[in-house]
Amino acid sequence: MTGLDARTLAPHFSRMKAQYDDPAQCPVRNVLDQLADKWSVLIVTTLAERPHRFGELKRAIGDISQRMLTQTLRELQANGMIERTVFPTTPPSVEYRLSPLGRSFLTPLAALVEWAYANHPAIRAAREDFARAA
Amino acid sequence: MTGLDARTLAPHFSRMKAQYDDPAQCPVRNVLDQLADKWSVLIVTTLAERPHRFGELKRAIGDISQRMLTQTLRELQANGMIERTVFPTTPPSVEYRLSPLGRSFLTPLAALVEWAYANHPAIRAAREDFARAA
DNA sequence: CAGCATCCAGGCTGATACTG
DNA sequence: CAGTATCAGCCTGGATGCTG
Repeated sequence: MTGLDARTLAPHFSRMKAQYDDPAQCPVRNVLDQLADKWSVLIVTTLAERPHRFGELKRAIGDISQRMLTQTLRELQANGMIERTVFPTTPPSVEYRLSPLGRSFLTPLAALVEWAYANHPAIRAAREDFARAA
Repeated sequence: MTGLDARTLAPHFSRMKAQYDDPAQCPVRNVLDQLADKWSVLIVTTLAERPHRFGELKRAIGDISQRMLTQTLRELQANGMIERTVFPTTPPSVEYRLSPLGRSFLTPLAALVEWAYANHPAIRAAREDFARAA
């Protein structure tokens, strides 16, 4: 039902664990760090729709501070997930769009999103049971 | 090449964004919070192998503090990802194992891990380019 | 418009000490 | 063995003010 069992996945997880002691070198840790940041995910999913300008992104996300938006955009850019294009108009205009790498990331991200929606009821139920037991 | 394009994924992402303003209710945010925590991932992947006792887990992971191990185990348990069994022996022994829900999570997690390994070179290259440009 | 610099409060986390 | 309790430091992240 899960498609893959623990045995099938073991090699991946072992590799991951083997390298976790050097976080900077661990691919999984890098991806996780990116995912860990809720702003990154929100930005990536917003850009999945279409390219956005700085102000557009800020309005689209709503409650992100300017500081966090700038900072997260730089990280995503540094990791090659998004491309930044400056149009030398007056006033200046900057467009952000997903790079091919960033678009390829949408696939595993979608798997996660689907799992989350499919299992959210189970998680909520588990929380209530746990709270009752405590 | 990615299997899914932005258009296909749009519905999921819109739903996600529609709910992000109430973090406690957003399924994706919940899953992300879990992933964000490196200890959670390490524990889940360790338990993917086989059930472990408390001390076993601590040794297997290595650099996790007792505090963080206990705390993260409680969270995972509260979310229904793992099952905790106490054997009333002397001295006491406690076993942790993945629940069916936890095992089902291995699938999307594996997708993420695979993407991470496949694209790590590209990410590293992007970082170097970015550093050079700056 | 698109950003940078600064300041500051709060939460996360590790270290340490103690218990059934 | 498998935890709980307490405390102190760090770093994240928001708010604010300023610039090309």
